[in-house]
Amino acid sequence: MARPKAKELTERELEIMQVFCDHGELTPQDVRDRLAEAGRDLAYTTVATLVRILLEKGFVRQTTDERPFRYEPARSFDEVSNNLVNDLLSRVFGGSTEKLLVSLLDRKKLSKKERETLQRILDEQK
Amino acid sequence: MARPKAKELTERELEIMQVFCDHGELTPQDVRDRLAEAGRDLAYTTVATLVRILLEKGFVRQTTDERPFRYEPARSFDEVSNNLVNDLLSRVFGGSTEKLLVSLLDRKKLSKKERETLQRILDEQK
DNA sequence: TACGATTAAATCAAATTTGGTTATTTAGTT
DNA sequence: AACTAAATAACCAAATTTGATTTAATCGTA
Repeated sequence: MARPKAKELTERELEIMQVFCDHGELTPQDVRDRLAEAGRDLAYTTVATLVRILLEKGFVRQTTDERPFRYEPARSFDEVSNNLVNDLLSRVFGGSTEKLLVSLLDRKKLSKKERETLQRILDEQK
Repeated sequence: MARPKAKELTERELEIMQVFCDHGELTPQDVRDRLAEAGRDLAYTTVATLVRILLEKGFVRQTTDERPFRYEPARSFDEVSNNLVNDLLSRVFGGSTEKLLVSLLDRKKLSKKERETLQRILDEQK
């Protein structure tokens, strides 16, 4: 029986997507360098392959037809992260945002800044 | 080059762990039946294998030496879900709870009940 | 201008381990 | 012996990685 394809970005795909979201338009070589700086030392061909996969999945778009090809994000980081959060919500919390929120708030004392941020958002929703 | 091992419970492992957390002590056949009720119809051997994997990883413990073997959770659902949330936090939000909170709260208007729950927890942290 | 050499980048093919699944074999019980 | 449950072996696709090969671009020379 075949193993199901990941519904969301895999770990390595996400790392590369984050580089694009942080920097905008990049060549695969640029991406490779950024990853290396962040401690993930991959061969150029590895990165180029993963960028192509992201292209095929519609997460990045190609901006030039000349070499070196350049790519930029086709989806915002918000969209990407929201999908991943949704995935967690459905798998772990049965879709309940409240359960996740309670889980977050119950396990660690929030910093003053965090409490203020949360309070502000709560106030905005009244 | 090898495909890396999942850092946390895989999707199928999590489903089975959730059955144990919901019901307590179970045989693999029990688990299979519960999963089938929930729409995941797997062969007995599939479920038994995954239960064994959970045992080896320390998520369940065996409670009997006679057949049919019975198992119960060795970790709470809170612990399991916290690990998965931590994984998401580090992969997607650089470890920042605040970023996840903002992401959650920005995308959907909370119900009155949800706001009250959050407000209460906030107040308890002052 | 044309052609060959060189270099950089893209593409392709393959290797390896994992996750998911299940039939088959083994072991235990009646 | 028959039946049930556990353990094992095997299959398949996915994820990750990268070297080999191909392609494209550029440069130097005639």
